[in-house]
Amino acid sequence: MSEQNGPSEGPGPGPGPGPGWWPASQSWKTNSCTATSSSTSSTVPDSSASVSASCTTTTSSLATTTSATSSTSCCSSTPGSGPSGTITAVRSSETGKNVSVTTINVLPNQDMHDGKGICKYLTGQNGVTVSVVSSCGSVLGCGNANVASTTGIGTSTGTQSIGIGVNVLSQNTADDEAEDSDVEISKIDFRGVNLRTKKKRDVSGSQSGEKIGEGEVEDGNGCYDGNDASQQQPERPMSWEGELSDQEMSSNTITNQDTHEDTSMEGVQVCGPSPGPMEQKFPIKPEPDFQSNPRFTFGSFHDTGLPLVHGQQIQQQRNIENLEQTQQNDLPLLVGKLLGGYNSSTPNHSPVLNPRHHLTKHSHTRSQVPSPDSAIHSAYSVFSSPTQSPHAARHSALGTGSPVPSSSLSLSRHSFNNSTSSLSLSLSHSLSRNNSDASSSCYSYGSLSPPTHSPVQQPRHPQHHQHQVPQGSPLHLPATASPVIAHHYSSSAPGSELSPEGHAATDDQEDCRIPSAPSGISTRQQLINSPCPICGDKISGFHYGIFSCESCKGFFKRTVQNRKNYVCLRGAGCPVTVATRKKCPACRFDKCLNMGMKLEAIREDRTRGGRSTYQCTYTLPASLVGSSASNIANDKLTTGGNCSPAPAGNEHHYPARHHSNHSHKMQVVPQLLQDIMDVEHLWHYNDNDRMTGIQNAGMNPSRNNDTMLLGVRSSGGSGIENDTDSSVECSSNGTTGNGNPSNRRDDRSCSSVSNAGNEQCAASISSSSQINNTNGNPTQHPDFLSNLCNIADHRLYKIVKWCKSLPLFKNISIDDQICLLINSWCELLLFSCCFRSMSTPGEIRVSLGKSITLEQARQLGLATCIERMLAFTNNLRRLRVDQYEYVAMKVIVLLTSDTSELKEPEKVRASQEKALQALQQYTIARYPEMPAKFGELLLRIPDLQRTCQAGKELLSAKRAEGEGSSFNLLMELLRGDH
DNA sequence: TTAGCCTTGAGT
DNA sequence: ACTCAAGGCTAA
Repeated sequence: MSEQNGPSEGPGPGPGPGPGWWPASQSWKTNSCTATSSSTSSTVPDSSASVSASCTTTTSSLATTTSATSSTSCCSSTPGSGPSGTITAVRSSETGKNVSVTTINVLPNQDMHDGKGICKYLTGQNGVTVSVVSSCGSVLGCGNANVASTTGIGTSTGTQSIGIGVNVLSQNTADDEAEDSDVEISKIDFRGVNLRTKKKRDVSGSQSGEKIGEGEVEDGNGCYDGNDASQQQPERPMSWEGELSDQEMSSNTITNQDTHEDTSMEGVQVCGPSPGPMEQKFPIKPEPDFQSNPRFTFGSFHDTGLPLVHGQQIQQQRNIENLEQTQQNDLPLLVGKLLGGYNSSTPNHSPVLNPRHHLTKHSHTRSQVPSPDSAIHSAYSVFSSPTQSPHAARHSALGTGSPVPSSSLSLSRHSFNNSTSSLSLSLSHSLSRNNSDASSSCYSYGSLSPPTHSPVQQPRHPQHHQHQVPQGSPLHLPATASPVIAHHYSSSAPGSELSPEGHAATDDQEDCRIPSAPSGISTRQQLINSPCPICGDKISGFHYGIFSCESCKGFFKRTVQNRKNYVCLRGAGCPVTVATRKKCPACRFDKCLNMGMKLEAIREDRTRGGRSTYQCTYTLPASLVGSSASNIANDKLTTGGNCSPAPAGNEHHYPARHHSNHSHKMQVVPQLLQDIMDVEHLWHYNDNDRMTGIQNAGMNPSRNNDTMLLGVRSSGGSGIENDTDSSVECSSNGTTGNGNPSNRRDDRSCSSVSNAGNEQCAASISSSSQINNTNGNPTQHPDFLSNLCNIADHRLYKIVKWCKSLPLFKNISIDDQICLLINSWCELLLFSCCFRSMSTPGEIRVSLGKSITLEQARQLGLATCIERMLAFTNNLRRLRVDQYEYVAMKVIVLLTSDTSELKEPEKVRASQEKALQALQQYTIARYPEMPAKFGELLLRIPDLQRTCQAGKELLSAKRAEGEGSSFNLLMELLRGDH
């Protein structure tokens, strides 16, 4: 069925508030992306760039699409080139039809204005113009995007669709244009695609609206709804669990090389339709589909018949040429897009909206839609401008008028695709909307009990809540009662893993399925027969991630939907039982969360029916599988049990999310710092990122040495960030339990494509390096560029995601966010790299367990950079920088406001000051024996900047010298998290 | 506001 | 057709 929803219908609440609708410690009332429309045409100078969305008709047309792509070269503009040097629709030599570089495949019969696609023409702060074609529709739902009318350029329906993309152009633009573009950037809202058809609803009903802001005082039990006070007190950390849906992401991405219809990949999704009054007023959570799926596909320019994924058939020489072109700093653009996309607070004036349901029901069916592997597509070129110092970079954007900010990570996939090279790259990263990027929804309850025990739902913080649990409840076994496994249970289809009949999980689910229940009684039945883990009442079913009673289900729903922010004036710890559950909603809600209820399970758009689409991966380190319940409890503490598992092996670095007044640690860790920590996982690759990528790349995770590049040896140590463990991943790639086998296949295919940018990058880069040894310049390897792209793409996306969730960052305007990120990305990456190298003196841990010593660096000509990094790392080690300090420093670095282009420098400065205060407070409290630690930490920042400068210079030099291998290594550094 | 029941709709 | 987990409704 096709969606009849027009723009007015709103994608539902779609406009999710920002990066997380559960605004991390900011405000419950996040801005929602509003407005839909505004024709971009007004903002698109024809002379500057053109964005054309070509629409193909469904799948079959894709073939033609591909052919068309080969012929086109676009984005010929070079830095400094004027507006004229922009992309415009070009003609396919083969078809004679207009082919636009920036195109997106959308399905026919849909106009851009219906919210299914949009073209954006953006001008970055650096005068860089980005033309973005966005289509929320993606493969499934987009219709014919009549972009031409929108952009005033390009082609319209007659154009052959050539993948998607965003043209990233560097060019000088007039200030006014830049402003307009900036506005446009701010309007961009990357909206995911709704998995379910959302019927037109009038959400503006009185229900939520009236409740919002009531600020009612609860009963006299000491709890009150802090709704109004939500802005006065830290909010619950935003849950990123709904961030990216692999399914949705992948649904919009290439599913299969063979299924070319999927190659369309939707472009940047511009802010969805204007949310209904309710949504705007009470944005609940950014639509997981949407917010998590900023499906920006940049410049995915398919070459003829080239597989989108690997691009092995790319003309190597062209790649090199393109590489040069790519050095233009497109980062600002991409970042802007990313940021803008996340920022739902920015009004969306896009004429085109992305109703959530656009992708829902479609002829392409579910096999494409719910692919668990969200893919992100973005364009990038991974080059920094080496020649510029960090400081210079910080001011280069607008100040110099240079079209190319030299210090930015230039990410323009299109850059690789543009011109004649037609590098066909599929940017598909598997980015789950979950924190963990996992692909499956999993039950977070803990486990299996011996026959004599009921399954247990382990509280995340047993120490805090055990007393609340009805004693003797089978749900709360003694810690030693039985081996407990945190199960991954697909919420989408719980029964598939934990079927009522106790069916065994599929092979794919082998690791995460729940062991068989005692014969005769299905595990599910056992669970249902157990008391609600929250209040002890009768369980009515699986609600929001756990088995709970109807009342707790309703309570959780109300609390979330109405954005209640209860506060327990008794200091928390109130018992929550059937008799007392009404007494303290704060503690009840807290317990709901602790027991595993998931915020993202609450549908932003309140769509009814259907299967749950939220995903949650509760990942346990393999070491804990089969361990005792106490271990599980510990693990729950570390992972938070909230689908935001700490990076493998980082349990001790990522403390569980602390609810206020729960932990003694909170006395030491300022709330702000904790909030920052709570989103730190977004910075990292998770197991899903790693494993899927490795798998798809045909790599053996244990064979890091095989993938090590440039002789960089595998450290294998337990690093701070890049430790890999054999976490139990349930339903990786979304193969768990939901969907039929065929769907799974699609999902896998999709993920296979999507993950091409992860570990595969390393592998391919490594292979590139090997090629370098034999054939010369590795950059000529077909996979080289694409891998670099993937690396940078993924890395950048992670960073942006992280940034957007930072409590302090969210208050900053989009423009300034972009600016700050542009100015600090290098520092952030290097800092991350150095921090994780603290445990390996004399070595810099690059990625995937690979490390490089100074001696190796010398041989590679990277001594300068590595030496500085080692020195910086030594200082970190000497200062015993811990995780909190590390995350705080990153934020401080990010918020460095000494840049002239900030529009609201005071706000930035104020934010940084808060971070500084938090850090100071923490260091003083935590390390009283080191009174000068705070100052010393700050003194390291200049070192970091100098190191970055060295790195950039080196990068530039290596690139100029064509030393691909060295360049590879640097790219690995960029990659950061492995 | 709670909580039980109903409706919805994707997945099986 | 059925399951079941969403949201909605409404009496208490």
